[in-house]
Parts: sequence; structure tokens; C-alpha cells
Amino acid sequence: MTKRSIGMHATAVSSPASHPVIRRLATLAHLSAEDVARLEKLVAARRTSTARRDIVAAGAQSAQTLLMLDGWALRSCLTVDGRRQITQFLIPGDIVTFVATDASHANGLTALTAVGYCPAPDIHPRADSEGFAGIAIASNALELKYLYRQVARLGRMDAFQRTVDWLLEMRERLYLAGLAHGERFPLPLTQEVMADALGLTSVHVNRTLQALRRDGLVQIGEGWATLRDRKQCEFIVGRHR
Amino acid sequence: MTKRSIGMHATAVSSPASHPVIRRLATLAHLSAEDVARLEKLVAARRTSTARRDIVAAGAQSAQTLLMLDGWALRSCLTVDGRRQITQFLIPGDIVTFVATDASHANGLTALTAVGYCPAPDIHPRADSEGFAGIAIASNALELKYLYRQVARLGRMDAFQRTVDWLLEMRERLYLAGLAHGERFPLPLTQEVMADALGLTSVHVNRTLQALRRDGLVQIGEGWATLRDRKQCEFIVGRHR
DNA sequence: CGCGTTCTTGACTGCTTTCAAAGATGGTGG
DNA sequence: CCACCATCTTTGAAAGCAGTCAAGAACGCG
Repeated sequence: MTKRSIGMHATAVSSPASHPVIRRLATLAHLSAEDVARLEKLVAARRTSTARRDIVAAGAQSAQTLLMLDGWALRSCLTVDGRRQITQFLIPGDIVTFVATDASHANGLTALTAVGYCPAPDIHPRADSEGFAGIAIASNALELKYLYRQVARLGRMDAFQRTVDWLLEMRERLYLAGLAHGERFPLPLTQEVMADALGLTSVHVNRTLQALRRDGLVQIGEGWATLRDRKQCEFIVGRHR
Repeated sequence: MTKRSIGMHATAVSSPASHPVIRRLATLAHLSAEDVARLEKLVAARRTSTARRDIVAAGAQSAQTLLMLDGWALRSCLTVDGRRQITQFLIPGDIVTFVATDASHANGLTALTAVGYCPAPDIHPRADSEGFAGIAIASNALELKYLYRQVARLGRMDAFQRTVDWLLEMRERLYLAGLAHGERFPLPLTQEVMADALGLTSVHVNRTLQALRRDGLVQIGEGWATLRDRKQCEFIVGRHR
């Protein structure tokens, strides 16, 4: 939280015209006017990728750290038999670091929609955790948090719970990124992509979504999703505690 | 790799008498004699936990970053119905950071055997990635790498492959920590613990281990495991590419 | 209007879980 | 030294969830 945000909306920063992604980053750590200016310079160096194109090929040995500006991307790894497991979705405001893996677990980045990104800010270390270092730390912690959750989902939930929990997570992330409208949020994914994230087959995702709709829990399709009964969703995955 | 390691064994450090864990950390980043001295001071502040005790309770709001010195611990989260998913095992040399999670995905640390640990070194930022900052970065990257792999395992492998892949990973990690003897490594886990890591039931882990033994792939039990045919194991999980 | 992608449905298979109980193992106290 | 108990491992049978295969419907696009 920034000091200057007292009495203002939490995502407010000094410059009113700044990019939504900068507003998002400003919620992770205090950013000085100078920090914001540097970010705006980076954002101006925006690059794009068209849908379905690899941003970083699986098996790449190194890559720059990126900042997602718009669109959706995903990190996935492939199995020998051509199946794929999505480890995380990347949405605007996410910082994407390169992670070295074994050849067999090579994980690449793929644009899911048209994507805009720019180089992530270099960290100029400070003793405290403000500025870009703070962003890096907070962003890293979030990544770990969602990865732990993904592990728990795949390891100990059935298809129904997995789907509900994942929808809750996506809503939360998109909400924090300022991209959700209440319980409604963009979800530009085919059922096959969801299947690859949830460790299911697209056929089973289809049946599971039908069950969710039948139970009046969510409305989903056309690139959007709406949680019709979030309380009940949270109950199902045990988030009511 | 350190500059001074040229022509020497990769794990060599200035002080020959240093703790094994310090030798392990020295493989992650260059450590000055001063760094080693500071580490030795930290290691001297060793604390212990008895087996089966929580080191950090699930749901804790914050905790110090720790350095594992000896023994095994695990990070897990519990589902509503009392089941548990282990997200990672912690072995000597691992740096254990606290990760804030939602209440429903609270993940705590539990000692699996008697465990020795100490506070992790504070990072004094430098421009390069040597010293403790380098350790933090490398350690973080490793954690991510193994988490991605855990996701891929749970999402896209059957019981047999999951078990093989996990054994390969544990051997690799223990080997890097200097705790494996060739293909033989300690594995002080009950089948139920393995089940909680692999997203299976203990009954099925039992049957799967029998299949592994029957195929002559591994020898396992008594707190130790030996990969009898690592090449074949790697082939099974697609690591032959 | 034809084509490719995505979504949907049904029948069948099979991997994994569940439930239950019987061995093995190791530590403890009488 | 052995009975006893707790924990862990092993086994069998049955049920269930998710995968596979195949085909048809709906949709968007050129």
C-alpha cells in the first residue's frame, strides 16, 4: 500500500493516467513517482505476440523476465505422448520469470490470446522491500501460492472441486488485476485448455461444466464466466473455514 | 560455479571443515570466506524438532526463513475432509520460505524425521548474484522447477509414472545435497506419506511399488531406495529425450 | 455455403479408490 | 522372554470416477 494512497482508492497512484498494469503493480509494493516513470518507459516498449504462438519455446535455455501487459498466456510442459499440463496462466500484471528445467520437463510460454508484454523492471536492490524489489518479492510469493494451490487441486480434488476451485482462483486473480467485474470475469479459454490446466480430458471438463451450470453455480461460455453462487463454490472446495 | 573452484571439485570451499549443508550452498553461488564464516555462525544456532511435529503450523501468518540442516520435513496442505497433499519435501540444504496462503489452502511445515534447522542467512543485496543473494535466487529457482514438475506429475501421469518420476527427482535432489550414494538414497517415508505426495492412496502406492520391484526398476524399503535401472526409469517418464 | 474448430453426447473400458481384514514389524512393560 | 499394542504393509473384492472412442451438433470464418 502506498503512503500517498491514504484516503484514496487502494490502487491509486500519483499519476492518474498510468497504465492499468502499473496500478496493479502499485498494489504489490510502494512505488515512488520515479519508479512509476521508469515503469511507464518500459510499458512503452510494448511487444506483442499473436494467439497460439510460443513466446518462449519449451526447452529454451534462458529468457528475459517479462511483464504481462494484456492478453492471456500460459506456461505448460509436454509429456512424451503429446499431452500437456498447464502449470499456470499468465494475465496482465503478472511477472514472468524464466525457470530452467530438465529437457523432459521443459516448460514454455505460449500466447493464448493476442498478448502484449514488455521487459520486467530490473531490480535495484534496496535494504527494504519497496519499489521494484518489493514487486519482485510479492510477485514471487503470489506465484508460489498459486502453485501450491494447483498442486493441492490436482492431487486431492475430484473434477468438480478442481473446476470450482480453479474458477475461484481465476476470479480472484483477475479481480486483483482489475479485470473482473464483480463475479463476472473474462475466460477466453476452450474446454481443452481448461482440461490441460485441470489435469482432465476436455470431454470430462465439458460434463463437469454442465454439472456446474445445472447446479446454478456458474455461468460460463462466450469467453466469459460468472460465479452465480460464490459462497456455495467456496463451501464446495472447503474455503468456508 | 565459483571462480576458485576451477580445477577443484565443484563443492570445494575455502574451509575444509565446513558443514555439509554449507558445501551444498556453495554449489549454488559463489561464497566468500566471509560468507562461509557467517553461515557457520548461523549453523551453530541449530535448532531441532522431533519427528511428526509441526515446525510452522498450518495457517500461521508469518514465519522466519529457515535453512534445513538435517532430517526431512514436508510442506503440505489439508483438505476439508482431512486428506492431505504434500507440496514439497524439504531436505538438508533447502531454504524454507514462508508463503502466505488463504486459510483454506494453509500450508504448514511438518518434521518427518528428527530435524535440525537454523535461520537462513539474511540477504544483503548486491548488484551481482553472488553470495547470499545468489543462494536465494538459485534456491528459489529450484523450488519453482520442482513445483512445476510436481504439477506435471499430478496432472498428467498415472500412478506408475508418478512414482518413478518422483523417485528420480528425490534421487537427484539428495544427490545434489550430497546425501545419495550413487543410485542409493535415504527415503525415510511410509507409503502413506508417499501417497500424500503423489496424490494417491497408500493402498495404491503399495501396489505400485510392488510393480516397480517386480519390474526390477527399484529396490525400496527400510528407509532407503535404490534405482536398479535408472535409464529405464527415465525412459518411462520420458526423460530420454 | 462449406470447412475447421469447438462443444456435446453415449457407451464402454479401466485405473484408482474404498472397504475390510490379515500379516509384519517394532517397541514396551510385565 | 513373551504378551501386547500401535504402526505399517499387504491382499482381495467391489464400486466409482475419469478416460477413451466415436459420432453428431453448433459455431465461427472465409
